[in-house]
Amino acid sequence: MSIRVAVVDDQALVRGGFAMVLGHQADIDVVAEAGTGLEAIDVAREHRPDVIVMDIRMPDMDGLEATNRILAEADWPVRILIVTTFDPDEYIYKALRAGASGFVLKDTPPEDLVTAVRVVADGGALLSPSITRRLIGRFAEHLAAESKLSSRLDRLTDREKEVLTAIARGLNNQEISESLFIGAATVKTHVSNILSKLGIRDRAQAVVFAYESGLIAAGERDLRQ
Amino acid sequence: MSIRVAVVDDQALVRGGFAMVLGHQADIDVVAEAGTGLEAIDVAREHRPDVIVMDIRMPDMDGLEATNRILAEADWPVRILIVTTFDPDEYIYKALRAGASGFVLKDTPPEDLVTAVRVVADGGALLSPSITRRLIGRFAEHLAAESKLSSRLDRLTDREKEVLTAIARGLNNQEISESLFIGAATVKTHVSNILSKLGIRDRAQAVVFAYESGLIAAGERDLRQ
DNA sequence: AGTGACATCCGTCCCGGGGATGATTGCCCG
DNA sequence: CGGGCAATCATCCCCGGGACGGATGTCACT
Repeated sequence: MSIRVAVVDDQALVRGGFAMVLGHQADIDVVAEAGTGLEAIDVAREHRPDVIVMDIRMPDMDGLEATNRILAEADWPVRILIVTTFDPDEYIYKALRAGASGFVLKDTPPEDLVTAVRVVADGGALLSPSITRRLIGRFAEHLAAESKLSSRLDRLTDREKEVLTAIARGLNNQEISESLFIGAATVKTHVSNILSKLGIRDRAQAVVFAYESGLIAAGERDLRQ
Repeated sequence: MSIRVAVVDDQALVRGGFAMVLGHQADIDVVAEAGTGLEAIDVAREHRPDVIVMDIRMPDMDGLEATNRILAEADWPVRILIVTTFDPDEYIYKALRAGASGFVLKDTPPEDLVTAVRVVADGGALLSPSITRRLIGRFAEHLAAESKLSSRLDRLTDREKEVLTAIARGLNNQEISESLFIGAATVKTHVSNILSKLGIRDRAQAVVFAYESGLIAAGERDLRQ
C-alpha cells in the first residue's frame, strides 16, 4: 500500500517540483496540493493523507499554525514533515512543539526528501543533519554546564542531597521533616550545611542550583494542587 | 579526498562487516579497526581518522568513555558515530554528552550507515529515526508542560514577570529592588501578588514554577560567584 | 584504646520574608 | 469623566528560615 502524501507550499513551482519528485516513486501517491495554511486544513480533512509535506512561510496561515490545527483535529494518523528554506531555532522549536515529525531544509537533495517522507510515514522522525547537529550541540552544552555544577554536588552527603531534592520540589522545612521522618531542627541544620557547602544564601538559590546542576530537570515536577 | 574511517567493535564479524560495507565506497577508506575502547584510543592517536564508527558495549572500556577520552585529547577534527544494538535513553544522552555526532542502530540498512558516515564527516549530525522520534517526543512533551503552566504566567503583569525572573535568579528582595530601581516595599508587594496569582506559598516555589513553566530554562543562568 | 573526621540529629536565637491593609499616582477605555 | 488596573510605597505583625552551638554515633587510622 502506497504512502498518500499532500504537498503544501505557496510557490506553485516548488509545490509542483515536490509533487513531481514524490509522485515518481512507486510507493508514494501525491493525493492533494495546497497553497496556504487554510487550504492545507481543508485538503487534510478531505483527503486524509498519511504525510503532509508542509512549508512554513505561507499567506493566510503559516505552516506551523496549520500543523497545530491539523494535528489537533485529526482523527487519523497523519504525520507532518516541515520543509523550509529557513532554519532559525525559533522555527524548529515551534515545529517540534506543534508536533511535526520531521524538519528538512530545501537545500537537501530530492532523494533525501523521498527518504524523509518514507521515514515519517513509517513512524520515525527525521531532521536535517545541520539541525540535528545544532540540537545536539545545545543538548551537549547544557549537559556540560550541568556536570560542571554537579561536581559541587559531590560535596553533599546523601542525606543532604535528599534534603536538597525536597527543597527543589518547593517543600518547606516542616514538610521535609515529615517526609524524611526527622525533626524540623534537623532539617534546618541540613539546609544550613547545604547552603554553606554550595556557597549560596537561601533556599531559593538552592532551587536554582538544583535545576542548573541537573539534580532536577524541568518537566519532572508536577505543579498540580 | 576520501573519508578516513576507523571501525571499533568487539565482535570481529560485525567489525568486519562494517569495514567491508564502508570500504567498498569510493569515497571512504577504512584505515583502522579496534576491538576495545582502549584499542580505539590508541588507534585514533595513531591513524587520526576523520570518522570513528564506535560500538558501545565493549570490554576494557565502553564506547562512550572511549568517545570522551578521544575527543578530549584529539587535536584534529575527529567525529564519532555511535552504532549500537541497544538504545535506552541513558545511552543516548551519555553519547550526546560525550560529544558523539551521530547515533544509529544496528538494524538500519547498510546504505544508511554509509550515509551516516558521510553526513558526520561533512560536519552534520544524524540520529536513527526512532531515536530522533523519541528525542522530539521528549522535547514536545516538555514544551507542552511548559505551555500548560505558562498560561498561568499570563495572569502576571509585565512587571511581575520581571520580578519573578529576578526571584528565579536567586535574588532577595533587597537585590531585586536595586536591580529594578524601586523600593523594597514595592518588591514585597509584587512578590506577594505573584505568589497569590500563581497559587504558591513562597519564593522557593516561585523558582520551581519559573523553571517548570519555561520562563527560565536550565542552562541560561550562570552560577559564577 | 584513643583521636580525629564526619554524618546525622536536635535546641535556641534573631532577622528577613510573607500576609494583610491602605494609600497615591498614572494610564487606558467606555 | 469615572472606574478599573498597574505600579509604587508604607506600616504592622509574625512565623519560618537561617546561623550557631552542641550532642551522639560511626568510621578509619595509629
